[in-house]
Amino acid sequence: MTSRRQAEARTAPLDAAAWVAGALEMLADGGIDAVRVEPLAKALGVTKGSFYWHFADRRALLDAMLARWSEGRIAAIRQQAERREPPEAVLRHLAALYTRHTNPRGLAIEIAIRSLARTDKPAAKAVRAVDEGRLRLVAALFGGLGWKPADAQARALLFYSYLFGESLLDTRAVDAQTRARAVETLLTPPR
Amino acid sequence: MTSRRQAEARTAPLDAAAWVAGALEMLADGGIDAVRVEPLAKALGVTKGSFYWHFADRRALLDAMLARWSEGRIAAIRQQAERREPPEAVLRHLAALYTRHTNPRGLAIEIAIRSLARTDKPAAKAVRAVDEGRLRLVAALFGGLGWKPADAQARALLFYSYLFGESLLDTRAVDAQTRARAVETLLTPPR
DNA sequence: ACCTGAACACCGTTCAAGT
DNA sequence: ACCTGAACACCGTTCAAGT
Repeated sequence: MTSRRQAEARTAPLDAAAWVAGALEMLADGGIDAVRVEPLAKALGVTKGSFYWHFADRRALLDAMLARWSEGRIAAIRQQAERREPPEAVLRHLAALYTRHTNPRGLAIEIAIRSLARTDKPAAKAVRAVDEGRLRLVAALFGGLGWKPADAQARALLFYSYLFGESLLDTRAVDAQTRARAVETLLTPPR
Repeated sequence: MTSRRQAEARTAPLDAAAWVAGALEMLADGGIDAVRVEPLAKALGVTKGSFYWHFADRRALLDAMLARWSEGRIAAIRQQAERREPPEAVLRHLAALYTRHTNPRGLAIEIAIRSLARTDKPAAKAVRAVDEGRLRLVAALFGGLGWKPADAQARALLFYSYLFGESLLDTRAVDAQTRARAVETLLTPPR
């Protein structure tokens, strides 16, 4: 909650990163609509005027937010790629990460940014970079499972789109057993 | 574009439905952030004050928008269910509807509403109703293809989540052949 | 280098008054 | 029954002035 942050006594002067972190907090809490300069300034304990020392305008804040988001997502992909485990284990790990809905904050940010990307070029560019990285990783993992390149591509698209789409459904619309069975279908080895 | 609407000479008095239609237009064009009372009033050719004769506040407009959206989606499901065609043909038709990205306006509205649903109870309720209806239909179609109930459930979740997730990816991140192959994987008949 | 304070424009909301 | 017009609060943006 931003109200907590508001109560904190500010000591050091703020830098751009602090504003971006606060903006992501508000994005997670209330969507793009909630990323507002004045409430953010209040949450950080300064006047809204000081915002314009760090950023040209609200748009520049959104761009900085997008940059930080895509960098973070791509770093996370790299981390998974470096795991020294069999590909099936990594895929199961990724599936669990999404389907267990263990990170609602990250998900809220992701969906808010994808909504933005519908009408916003810079957001669309950030989303595309992240999708390409994720698809490359997952395709490599399916390749490691024995699928031929074209099939590995298709399975990767299926796997990634599934996890992503499912994470946007209301959890209670589907029982856990069905979700588990869906993942198993995707992980059946090539004959 | 709303600017076109703005130019139109208004003749009959407005009703709530006209405001909701305009709001959905703005939602499609610019996301939830763009659904604003004053610009909407201007687009409809009236003063913003008159908005409050039809709705208690902006929130009430959003709720009416959500209601109209979920009713429309559920009516569309019913239409598909009434087709007198083999289940595989209906599934292929549904797949084409999504993967060909032929309805960007509907998609923009859908993603904006799902973003809202992250933090907004009424939006979450509307989304859930739509998902349940769609999953029920798709599960019935897979059942018609010869899958046992539990497998039909899992395939339905896979199919629907896939189409939905894929529609949120940047199209250019994946080639058409891979997308086609992914759908074929889902439609392989039970052995 | 970073922030304040005052100013102005835009939008949400209210409401008395108009037709 | 539906709309206008004026009022006020809130937020984006600017900028001169402060430390």
